[in-house]
Amino acid sequence: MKLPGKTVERLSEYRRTLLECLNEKRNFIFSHDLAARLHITAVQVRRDLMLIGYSSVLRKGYDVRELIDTIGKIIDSDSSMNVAVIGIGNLGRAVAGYFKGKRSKLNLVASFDNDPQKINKVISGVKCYPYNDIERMIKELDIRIAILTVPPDFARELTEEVVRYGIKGIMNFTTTPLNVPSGVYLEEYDMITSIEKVAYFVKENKI
Amino acid sequence: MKLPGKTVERLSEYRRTLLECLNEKRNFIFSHDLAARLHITAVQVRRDLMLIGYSSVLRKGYDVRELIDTIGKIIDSDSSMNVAVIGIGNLGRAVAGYFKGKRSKLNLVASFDNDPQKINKVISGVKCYPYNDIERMIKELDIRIAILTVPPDFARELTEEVVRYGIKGIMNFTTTPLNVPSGVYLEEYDMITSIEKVAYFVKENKI
DNA sequence: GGCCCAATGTTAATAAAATAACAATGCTCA
DNA sequence: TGAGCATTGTTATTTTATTAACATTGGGCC
Repeated sequence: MKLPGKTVERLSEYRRTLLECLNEKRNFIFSHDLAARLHITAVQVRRDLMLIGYSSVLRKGYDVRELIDTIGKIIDSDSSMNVAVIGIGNLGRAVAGYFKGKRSKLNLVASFDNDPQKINKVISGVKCYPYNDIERMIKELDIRIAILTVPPDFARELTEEVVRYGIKGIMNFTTTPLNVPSGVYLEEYDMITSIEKVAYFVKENKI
Repeated sequence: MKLPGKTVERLSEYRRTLLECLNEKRNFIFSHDLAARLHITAVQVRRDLMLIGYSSVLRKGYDVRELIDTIGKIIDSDSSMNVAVIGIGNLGRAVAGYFKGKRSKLNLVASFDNDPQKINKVISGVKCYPYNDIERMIKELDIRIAILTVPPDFARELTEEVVRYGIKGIMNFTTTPLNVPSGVYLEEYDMITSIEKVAYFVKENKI
């Protein structure tokens, strides 16, 4: 099945919202209700769910638990997938924090940094290794995904390295644009760009 | 002028890349060269620049300095715009760090948090005030944009507050979806969603 | 000067995403 | 039971974004 990127993003959001519903002991939810929580339209929700072939048996909305499982079957891998954070500064710690207590198929299993203060310590719930150990640890822990939160100047070099050692997906949070060989999936996000975008639209609103 | 959101994002990226060119003493750059640095196509670059009405006088590529200025005229506001970070945990500090040393029309002028350890201290280059001071400081410092990096449970409440006090743009980095009245621009970004997307495409690539 | 050519600016075509329209389903309640 | 209705699943339309096509420009070089 080939899902649009935007749909994949929303599925992740649906699942998180549905997990919140479970906490609230809500076992069924209407498409318009789920949509409202995410500030999108009900049509969009239904369309996305159509794409993954889910359909509610009842007309009492979607079975929350069932839908969570269905989404999991689509976006999770069968077995769990191991992740590492490269660069455990403020941003790296923030990202690592998100993994704590989340039940997910994504396991954060290591972080890397070259600061002697950090090496071999457990930071934000994950052990930090020096860059020298990257090759060994990627192989030893079967790490598939790298989250890059290093200073911009190290980004390219480290990317080449982790790709060479078998990383198949990179989430790049640095301001350095990267390129990766085909077969490796790259997602990039730049905070400053988003913030400048906000500034632009604030300005255009004329205030 | 009404620019597509994606174009605005890219303009921000063009500018940063162009500033790097200046550092390298490169005063002219071809569209395909600029494109290559950002891993997009030259057509896209030219099209974006067309939309902002920029055209190179020479056929030796774009005048880097001139283009930086032109982009600035489009995406920056005339006077500088003040920004605050709300919640100065790991993520808040990471964001604050990006503002340091950046010459931009966006000024980070305050942060807010309720941790007594942080209040009234300068953290990541910006003074931290307690939540109680939000109203006063927004008005006193003429803060227009709020960057939300608080725990999810506080997000909604704080948003209502800052909107009431005159914030016109919100960058939401929490996992809580927000809604804002019209006239306020909201941009949301969720790291976990992006990372799950990476995991999905890694899985689909079949490895 | 005038031909060549690389690079641009613009219009046209395609692809992707969001929205709208609507038929079908099955629950509710008289 | 069956009409009414809320909600769904799906197809069609519109909007937005990207890519392709191409005419134009003006400098380099003989």
